[in-house]
Amino acid sequence: MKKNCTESPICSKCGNTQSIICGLNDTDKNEISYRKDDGIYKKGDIIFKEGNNAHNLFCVHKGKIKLSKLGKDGKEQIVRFAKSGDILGYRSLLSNEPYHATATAMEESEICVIPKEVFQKIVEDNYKLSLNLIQLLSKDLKSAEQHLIDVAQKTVRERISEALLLLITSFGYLADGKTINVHMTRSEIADLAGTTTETTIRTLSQLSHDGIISLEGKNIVITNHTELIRNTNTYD
Amino acid sequence: MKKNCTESPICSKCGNTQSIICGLNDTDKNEISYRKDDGIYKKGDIIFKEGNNAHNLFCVHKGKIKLSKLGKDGKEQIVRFAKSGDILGYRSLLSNEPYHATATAMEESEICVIPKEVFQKIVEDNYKLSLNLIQLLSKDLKSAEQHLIDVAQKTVRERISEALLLLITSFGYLADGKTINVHMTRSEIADLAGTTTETTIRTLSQLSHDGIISLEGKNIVITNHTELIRNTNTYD
DNA sequence: CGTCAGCTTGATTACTTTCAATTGTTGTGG
DNA sequence: CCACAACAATTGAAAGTAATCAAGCTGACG
Repeated sequence: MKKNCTESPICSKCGNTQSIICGLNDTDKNEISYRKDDGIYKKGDIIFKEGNNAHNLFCVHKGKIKLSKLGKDGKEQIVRFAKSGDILGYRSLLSNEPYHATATAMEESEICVIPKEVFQKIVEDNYKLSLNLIQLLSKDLKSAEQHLIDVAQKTVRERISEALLLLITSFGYLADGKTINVHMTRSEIADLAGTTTETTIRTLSQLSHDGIISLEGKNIVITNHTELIRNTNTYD
Repeated sequence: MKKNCTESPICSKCGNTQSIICGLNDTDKNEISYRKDDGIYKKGDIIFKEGNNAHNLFCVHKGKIKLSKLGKDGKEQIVRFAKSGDILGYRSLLSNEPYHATATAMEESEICVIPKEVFQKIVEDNYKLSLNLIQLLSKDLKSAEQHLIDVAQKTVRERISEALLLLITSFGYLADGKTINVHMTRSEIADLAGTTTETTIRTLSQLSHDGIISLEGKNIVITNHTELIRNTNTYD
């Protein structure tokens, strides 16, 4: 399932300006291109597992990934998502710790695999990159803390509304501009909102009944975005 | 409430080896010593407020600080603690954002105040420091994600047990080796565990009845640490 | 000695989970 | 293409958990 990367240096497809790796000099880019592998992961494939030793940096080329941790009684909690242009595993590599979460492909995904030592050497050589990493970490931390409050204090309806909005900001809409561009099972939405499958189903159908969303097969269509936001009971 | 710092360069008291700022060269240390102020904050004083523009780095010299965010309906959620040797506000300074939380002194505290531009200049000049910051951020993020799972999936009894353990790791014990070295109101413990004051009281007295803790005035004494851990229902 | 904040207890209410049962969907091998 | 197995979605009813509301209590302090 691996082939050499034929792309131009450093995943040109991976959102050129987005990716944190952009801004490297040519030597480093070539080093990465030379050393990396491309992996194709099918839906449901595990990219890395919580607790395993971290040997690689993953650069998402295409696809959707969920990051989850195991909680009480083995219940899954989705902590965040990654998509094209995002990098995974950098935190574990930087702090020399095992992967802190499990990464699972939500659909067929192309992911470049960059060996630990290559990444580490480049971070050491690139002061600018380390500043980018700091910004990235700050952002992740900020949203983790916000997520904490959401889960801690909100009702299920509020959390599910919040989860839908997170899906929108993470993956956007289809061409119609109102259908969320991702397929998740009810159970996965539950793992994101921190509730049960049954309650998720009931709440979604309630939101649908209230004209805020519309459930069309596997798709969730946002019919009243303003009201959805109001439902999260957040005042930023 | 401010006086010039008379201490040796860079808060020698602030846990010499602990503080992230250690390892700087003498020039930078002197720059900081010269530019910083010392502040004394009384119990309940606010050091900085969520949403305000970040102008300073705070280096805790002595005392205990709680970091909290406002949630739904203005309910407070404690996100973490800081104590002697910890630094506050660095994330906002690095990412040029407002303070993401409110810092409140839990008891009389001495805190050095280092202006933004001094900190920024030093970070720019010190590659090693930026790596330290990355590690710090990684650690914070890790615990934030763990906290998320705890709050999302655990019962109140488990969360309160968890909260007590966090107090122990944050502040330690008194000399007797079993009394938690911090005074918090029931309502603050509730804000930490993400529940209400009444439920906190009931749960604490239940834990006390079960012989796991003992409530002695304002103090909480851990009488059965093993059982307290078992109560968190965590398996690391 | 009164007051106020923090602490406690009880009763009621509301929200979610859990359990159980059914239906719908999808992918696979014959 | 059908039948079957496995997974996903749905619905109802019962049980549990924690929040809310209301009312005393307690102790520190001016």
